[in-house]
Amino acid sequence: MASMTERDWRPRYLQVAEDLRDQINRGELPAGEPLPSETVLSETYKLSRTSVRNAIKQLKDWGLVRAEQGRGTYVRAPRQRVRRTTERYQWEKDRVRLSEEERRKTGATEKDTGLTMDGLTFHAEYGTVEASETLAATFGVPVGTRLLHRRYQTSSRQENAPLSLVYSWLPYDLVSANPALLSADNEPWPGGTQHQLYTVGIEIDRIVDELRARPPQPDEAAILDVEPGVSVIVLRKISIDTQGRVVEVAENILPGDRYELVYNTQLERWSE
Amino acid sequence: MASMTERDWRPRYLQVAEDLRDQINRGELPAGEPLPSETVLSETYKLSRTSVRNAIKQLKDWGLVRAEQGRGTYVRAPRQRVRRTTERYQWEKDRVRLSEEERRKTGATEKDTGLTMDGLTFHAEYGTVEASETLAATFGVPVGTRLLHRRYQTSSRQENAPLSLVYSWLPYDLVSANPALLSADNEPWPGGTQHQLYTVGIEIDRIVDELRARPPQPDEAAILDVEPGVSVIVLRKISIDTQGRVVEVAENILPGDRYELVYNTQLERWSE
DNA sequence: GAGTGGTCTAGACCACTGT
DNA sequence: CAGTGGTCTAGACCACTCC
Repeated sequence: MASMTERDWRPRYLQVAEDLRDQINRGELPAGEPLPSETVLSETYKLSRTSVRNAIKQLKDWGLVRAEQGRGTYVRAPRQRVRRTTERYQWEKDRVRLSEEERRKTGATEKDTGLTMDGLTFHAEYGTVEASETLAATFGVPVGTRLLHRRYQTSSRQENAPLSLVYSWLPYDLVSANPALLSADNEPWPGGTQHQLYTVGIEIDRIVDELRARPPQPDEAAILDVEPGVSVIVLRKISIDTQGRVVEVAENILPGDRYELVYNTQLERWSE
Repeated sequence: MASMTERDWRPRYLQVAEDLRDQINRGELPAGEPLPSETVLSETYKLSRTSVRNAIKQLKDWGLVRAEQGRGTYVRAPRQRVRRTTERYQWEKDRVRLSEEERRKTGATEKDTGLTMDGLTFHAEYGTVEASETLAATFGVPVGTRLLHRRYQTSSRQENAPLSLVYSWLPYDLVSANPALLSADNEPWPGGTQHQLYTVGIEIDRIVDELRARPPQPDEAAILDVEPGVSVIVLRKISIDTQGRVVEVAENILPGDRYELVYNTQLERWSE
């Protein structure tokens, strides 16, 4: 605010945006607090409302504030953070051969978040699709092969926005041996996908994670409750069984402002 | 375009943005081609220029177009994609004990991109800093401990935007045993950081990657040449030596529209 | 009903790019 | 030079929230 009067070649709206950004970073505008209204800001900065709105748009793009119709514009509070590690996969595998009672106790999301089963809601949809070109390529099957397609949403009860959005594909002929796997009625399945595959005689040998980041699609932004302008992480998880077959492809859409993924790489020792 | 005349409750600018998005996806507006100018668009859609600009802002946020002052707004061409796998780390370690001549042949970035050394430019800056709270915590040293701080930029010569931006920290006392490690003049160092550490008697045992995604900071957006509104992946790489010490922390800022990270997890077999 | 953010208009001047 | 996108103004009406 202090140096706002000095000459500056940058556009005014950017100066305002950076000024407000600095106020947020310094804690003068604490998380959860509303910004001054647009009319107030246009008076204090002596700018048109359009320019002030332009500045606020910047802050939204930086993921610093969120606007609520008819209420105000608020400094974003850091949301429930989720740390997802690779040990998760081995942990899931270890649980596969436990009793149903033990498997029922906790799921993988609880492990990541530290929340209990009660704090989470779960939604699943099942259907069948024909393999697209990219899916056929990863599965190593002809285009058009029948796949079981599933869609999951896991939410924290405290914040009703989903923690993640998952699309999963499985070769239909592989899983149809167990009819219980073909209906969403049995979700959440104790022990998860690795146990589901175990019931048709499949053991997962390794998992490949492919990671990308991009701005959210409009529909994803709505479902995951992220500002357009906050990133999503796309985690494409490819499960390969002990016979080398690709048995599941899952695409996890994770809000970038709440997920942290951790991967551990063990290197071979020098033998000397 | 066809259904634009029908009644629609969504804002006009969004309808325009989605219409143009669909034209791009259908290939009617091919990559590299300019959009109609803002004045032309405002005439064809019978909207004010402000609203048309609003629509174009959306397309920028979706990462679909880029505006160039005084020239036009162009459909973004897909950029050189980089696939970075974890094998990279073992590959780096295997090279450490080769001869300098062999190490000089290729660097890690060439491995990722498939480009030759000639197609890449490299820039490094060295300095010293005192450990911040978070850095001190990861290194397990007192706040204020002297660290060697380095900043790297690797660019493809074809597209002059950097492929990545790297900040690296090393405990100063650990590397000062070899004075050659304290100056940027010796970069690019054949064999990279793992070999640099080898010269002071350090063997890397494991590497932890922490991944996040977020919108780019204004300065990062300029350096990496990404539209504000295209995501960056933040890869925090923590190297741990055979004695369990954290010997390097590196933060890689990767443009989300060109990087794909791959992690492989091997699971233990069931012994039956 | 008063106040908020969301959309939209019709103008203006500017810096930059091409010729 | 004409044409492009970037900034900015001073208004307007709307949907929404809260009292």
